[in-house]
Amino acid sequence: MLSVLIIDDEEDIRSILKYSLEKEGYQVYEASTGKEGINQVEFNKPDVIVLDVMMPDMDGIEVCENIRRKPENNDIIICMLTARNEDYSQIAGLEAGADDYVAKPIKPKVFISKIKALLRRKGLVFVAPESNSGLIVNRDKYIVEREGEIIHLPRKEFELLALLASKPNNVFERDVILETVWGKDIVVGDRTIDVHVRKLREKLGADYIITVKGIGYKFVDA
Amino acid sequence: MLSVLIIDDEEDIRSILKYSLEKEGYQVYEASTGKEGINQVEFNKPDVIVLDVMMPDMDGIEVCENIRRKPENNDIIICMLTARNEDYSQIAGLEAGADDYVAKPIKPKVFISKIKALLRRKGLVFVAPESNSGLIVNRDKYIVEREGEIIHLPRKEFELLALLASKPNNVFERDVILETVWGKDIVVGDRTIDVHVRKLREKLGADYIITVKGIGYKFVDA
DNA sequence: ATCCATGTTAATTTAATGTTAACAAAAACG
DNA sequence: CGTTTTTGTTAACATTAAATTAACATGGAT
Repeated sequence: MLSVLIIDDEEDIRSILKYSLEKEGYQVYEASTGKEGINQVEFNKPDVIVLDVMMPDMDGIEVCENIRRKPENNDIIICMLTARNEDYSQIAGLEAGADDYVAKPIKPKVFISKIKALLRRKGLVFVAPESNSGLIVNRDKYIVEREGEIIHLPRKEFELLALLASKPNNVFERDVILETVWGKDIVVGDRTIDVHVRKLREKLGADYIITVKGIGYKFVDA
Repeated sequence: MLSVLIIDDEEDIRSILKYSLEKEGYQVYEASTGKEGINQVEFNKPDVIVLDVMMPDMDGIEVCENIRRKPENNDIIICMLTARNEDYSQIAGLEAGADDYVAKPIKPKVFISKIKALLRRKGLVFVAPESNSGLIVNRDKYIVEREGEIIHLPRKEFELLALLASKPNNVFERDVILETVWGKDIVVGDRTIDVHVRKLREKLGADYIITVKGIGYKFVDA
């Protein structure tokens, strides 16, 4: 499951965001101070951090810099919360390594859509919650999750699944699959794709990938 | 039937577009705010969304991002309406996931032809105006829809139907059908086409494909 | 009535995919 | 480095879906 850490000293804001995020199916962690937030990053390795700029003690910019100092946190998405029209904070935040910012007052829908947009930009392909028991294809971590269970896939299988899942219900022709997953001018035998599909079916459970005879394969979603 | 959702706060614009679209045989839904539009997307799953950029409350860009963040909406065609010379909106809109834009003031003919072009690009062949209860041939998914019902067709049957439906009421000679569906120098017996036509009739219900004796077949539309 | 184009059906053939296991190639490990 | 483990590919064969054919039926035109 994708996880989000909220770092904000205001309890109200935390609750609102937590509620919105959980409704969307994210695992949410909270921290009320910068220090605590940094600790939680260590322990929970969230995919996304929502970070208030204005906090007593250690402000958001500092926290952000602190987090970004460690290379292993490079691919965590950081989204800043700023007061309205606080241009300076916004710029400073982005310079400190934030990916985006949301201005207060926060509209939950806007907030959620921003988070998702960021996830998409980062190459996290999210296969809808109401899909086949929900499947998350995480490009950064090279991992697939199904109902919290982590499924490790080798490269070719992962790439194949990621391609198919990127457009649910869309049929991918065998040529296209070959060109995308294997590469322009790599020639492989004509049973290769099938074998990989078979392995995926074995690991994911059947019915995710279906055959369109004469054309190719598709990932079905609901 | 293919459906279009118009999201625009201006009633006048909605009426004009609605009128033009309905005349072409589309099912039209309307929404006067971004929020309402997003709801309608959930409920009505339109094939095309026409979205005004400038709206009070939630603007078109936001709405677009919001819609696009759900993978199941990936293949909805989004067409933005922009004020003339509003270059920024156009660019932002396309980045937010819009497929195309139309500049105001809108000329209905231009608008309709743009919509049709987009549908064609998506591989949707629409069997038009109040036709035989409307049939959609979807190349991407390799399925045919009739009144929401999904019909799977094997390759040859699909290609044959797609050909005939691409020009409703046009008679395709047997030679032409053979050359297009089967290929230049493939030789098959003279009952082959008939058998495929028969299977199509069986699956689609009669009266879609009619025989023009001595010439070939045509897909009838209204 | 009879001719000819098309309709129908079921059997048959062909092509596409599924499956398995063995092997090769790359990574990971010590 | 050599060894072990994992991943990727292939080849042979099995299985299934789809396409084709052949034999016969029908129905309209002249």
